[in-house]
Amino acid sequence: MGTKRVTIQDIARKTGYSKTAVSFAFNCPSRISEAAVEKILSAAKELDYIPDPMARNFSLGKHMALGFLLPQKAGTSLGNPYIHSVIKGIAAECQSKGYMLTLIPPLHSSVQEAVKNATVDGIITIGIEIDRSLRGILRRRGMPIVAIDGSEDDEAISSVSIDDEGAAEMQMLKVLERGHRKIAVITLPGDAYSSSSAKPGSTLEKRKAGYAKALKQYSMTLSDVTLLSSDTTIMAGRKAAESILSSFTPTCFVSMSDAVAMGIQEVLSERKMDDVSVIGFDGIEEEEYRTQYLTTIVQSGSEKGRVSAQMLLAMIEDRQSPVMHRTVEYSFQEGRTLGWI
Amino acid sequence: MGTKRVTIQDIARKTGYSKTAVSFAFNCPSRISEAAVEKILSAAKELDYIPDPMARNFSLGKHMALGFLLPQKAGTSLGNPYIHSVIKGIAAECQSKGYMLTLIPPLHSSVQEAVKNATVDGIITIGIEIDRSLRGILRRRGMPIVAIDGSEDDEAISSVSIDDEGAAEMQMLKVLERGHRKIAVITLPGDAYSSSSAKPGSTLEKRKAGYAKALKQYSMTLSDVTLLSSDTTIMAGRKAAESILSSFTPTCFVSMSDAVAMGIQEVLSERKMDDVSVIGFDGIEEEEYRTQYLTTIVQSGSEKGRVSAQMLLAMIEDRQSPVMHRTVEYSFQEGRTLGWI
DNA sequence: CTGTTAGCGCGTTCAA
DNA sequence: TTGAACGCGCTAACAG
Repeated sequence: MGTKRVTIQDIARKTGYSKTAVSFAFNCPSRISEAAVEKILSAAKELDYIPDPMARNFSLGKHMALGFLLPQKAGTSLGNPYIHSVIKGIAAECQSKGYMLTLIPPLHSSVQEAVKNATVDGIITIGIEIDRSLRGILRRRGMPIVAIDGSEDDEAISSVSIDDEGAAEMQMLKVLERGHRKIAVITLPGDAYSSSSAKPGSTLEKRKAGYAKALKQYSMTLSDVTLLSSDTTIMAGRKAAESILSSFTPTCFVSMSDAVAMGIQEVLSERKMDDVSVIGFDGIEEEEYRTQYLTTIVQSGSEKGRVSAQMLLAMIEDRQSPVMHRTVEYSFQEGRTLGWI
Repeated sequence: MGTKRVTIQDIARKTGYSKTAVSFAFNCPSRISEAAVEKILSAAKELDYIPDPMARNFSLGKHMALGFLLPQKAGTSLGNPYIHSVIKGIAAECQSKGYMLTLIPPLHSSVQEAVKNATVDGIITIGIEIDRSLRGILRRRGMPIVAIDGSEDDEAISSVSIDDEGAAEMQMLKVLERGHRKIAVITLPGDAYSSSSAKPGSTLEKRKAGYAKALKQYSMTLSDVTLLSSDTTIMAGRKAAESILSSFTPTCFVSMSDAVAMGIQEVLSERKMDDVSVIGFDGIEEEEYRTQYLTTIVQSGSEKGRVSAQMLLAMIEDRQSPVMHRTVEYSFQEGRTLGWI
């Protein structure tokens, strides 16, 4: 029952050696005699000694954990398959480097508070704008950060993204190539996963630029398509679809996220509108559910996760932090939801 | 640049008060004069002071984090939609209680090592057997644990599960009711998500008992169906399907997991064997991908997660740990993969 | 080379 | 309102 925790002191007392010797026996055996090491280790085993990881980390000034900042409330964030696959990538990298992965939900709805209290060595964000106040907190805590889908123009914060303009252009071209002209575009909200106004250089603006480029090749402009913004959940996608369909029937929905595309697809399916096409954006990983169903632009979430974790771990270990902006590949994935006119 | 972290000492020096006073100003303002509180807080703001959460936690002997032990390598665990929904439930509960959720991958392939080093206040496991050595580590660390899908007969470890026997009986009855008699059952591996031999009282055995009960009502026994065990991944499900189909063609596959059922469904779909039925087990949450597709027995993963997190938090806060075994509901979910004969 | 002493890190809290 | 001790492991500096 209430047996007190065994500490390094207990081992020291039991063996007659000092705390230092015990510590060395574990971390730097060559520093003391073999005989001493042996005695100490066997005593430790006998007493069932486990070094307290918190005390150890405190001493070393490390946590052995990366933090992933959930951009929305926990359920919503984790319900987003794109975010889910990002987490998979981060987790895989963490595992191989012996780190834990700590999911950080907003604390009392405040991301700032959450970051102030997070016991991690570094933070990965996704799709949120990192404002002055958050930057201040990170700086004061000396906490490195990598922003997935962050701005490539940011001079202070490293990012991992795709070529959003190119990817969006590809997406729209696929739609146009197949003859669609009555197009409804469901965009991301102003700030991808949180609420904020659209900024130049944002993912949203880059994608729009890509769409414009594609449309131009068909002598069209953004004003020839219907634009509607939506949160990135299946439910929000359903609402967006219903909203669009109440005023007109496009031949194709172009969505900036798969979650939304799923919601749209559900509505179309329920209304037996199988002739209306849908193309998504994000893609999901092999092991996920229902791989090949949705036609979409795949940006490997898990690769973004992996790459960002690698960058973050390098920043943590190297101490120096050259700000880098890396991109990962994207591709078109044929499914069953984008037809020809 | 290299401005050293601001500590409680700095505030004390700057204001002329003691560390103690500063600490009280933050945590227990009524202990000191209002004037002091005000001076201290304003000085703290001026110096941009953020209390170091690790030092704070170390002092308090808390972590403010729950740990979720990944039963397999990170990618595989997180790729399993059932596990994913469990994590969602845990995360939601953590968020509401101001805790973080730390995913703990096996360290150097060792769960024991991972648990030794985990900086969390308690641990939730899923589908793994908690052996003597692991119990020893948990005890020595004074770390409470809740085992999802753990044994209800365990006198030392609290668990959250469903009535596996009843659920399996329901699953098989649905199949039999619809006229299926040539049945292939794909079971869980011996230990749900790790490798170990089947034990009486295990999920596997309970489910088998449920199947037997259902079959008996149709004057059949387990030896009238084909049994094959498989890991709980989509890929393993594909392999299982191919293996079964190489020797005979059942009218229905009964799977103990949705991941496996998905793999089976993919193979059937590729081979245009649309007349062969599949029923899964686990179910997925609303916000997930492709909700209504697979016919399955739904055990709410997120509810298991929520309940287990609640139990764990109670154990952490109450200090006392009455071992409890709770069950959550299950239900049949009609999809499009279970036909009539 | 082996081992120890002493102090650190930082916020909390007991005794005064 | 405060000085000092505490939690626990790490490590610089030093002595034998």
